[in-house]
Formats: sequence, structure tokens, C-alpha cells
Amino acid sequence: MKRGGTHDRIYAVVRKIPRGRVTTYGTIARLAGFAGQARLVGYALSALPNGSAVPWHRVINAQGKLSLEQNGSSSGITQRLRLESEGVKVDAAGRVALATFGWRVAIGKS
DNA sequence: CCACTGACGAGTG
DNA sequence: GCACTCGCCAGTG
Repeated sequence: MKRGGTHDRIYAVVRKIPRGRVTTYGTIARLAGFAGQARLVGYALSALPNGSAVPWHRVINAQGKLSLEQNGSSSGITQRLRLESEGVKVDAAGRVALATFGWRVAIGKS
């Protein structure tokens, strides 16, 4: 059944992100079928209730930075702690090395 | 229904 | 690297 919503589709993709890995909003939007609508991903995550099974903390912006911390949101601290807890290194400016921790999906083929 | 806001991305100066 | 603009969509009052 279709959940009539764009959010559920996005959550499904976010939940596929492996532990210790991060992804950008644009990538998720693309995988969810909403290419070019990175904003939707952000809006969907913003609607997430506290304690949801969605690893929203593994989602960062294309600049490799934590959008939450960039915006000065108090939740940014939680995201940072959770990422470091998984082994993801976060820069003092809230930046993550996408080249190292970026979620590489379907890339091992050449 | 209208107006405003908001976890983005890419382009421009 | 920073500031500003446009596009796109959902939620709220």
C-alpha cells in the first residue's frame, strides 16, 4: 500500500544508510525518486518525531556539513555525537569527509 | 485559500 | 569561502 506521502518514501531510503556512513540530502532525494528535490528530504526529516527508527543523523548537506549545526539548531549536537559514536569524524566546523564516510551505494562495480 | 517558513542544491558575483 | 537568488514541495496559522 502506498503511503501517500513523500515522507515515507524518504524515510525508507534513510533507513538503508549503513552505520558509520553519511549521505547528502540530494542523494537521498535521488534514491527515493525525488531527484532535485533535496529540500523535501530536509522537510521530511524535520517532521520526524523524536525516537523514530530513522537514522536522520546520517543525513548531511552536499557541503559535507551538518545542516542542523550550521543552522544553530540544538539538535545539531545530538547529530554530531551520534555520528562520532558510529566512528564518523566530524570537523570542528561540523564538517564530515564525504570522501571517507560518504555512503557509496552501488559503486563497487566497474 | 493565501502567506510564510523551512534539516537543500546549484549558480552567480 | 561568503552572500544572494531561484526552483521545488509540505506543514502551519
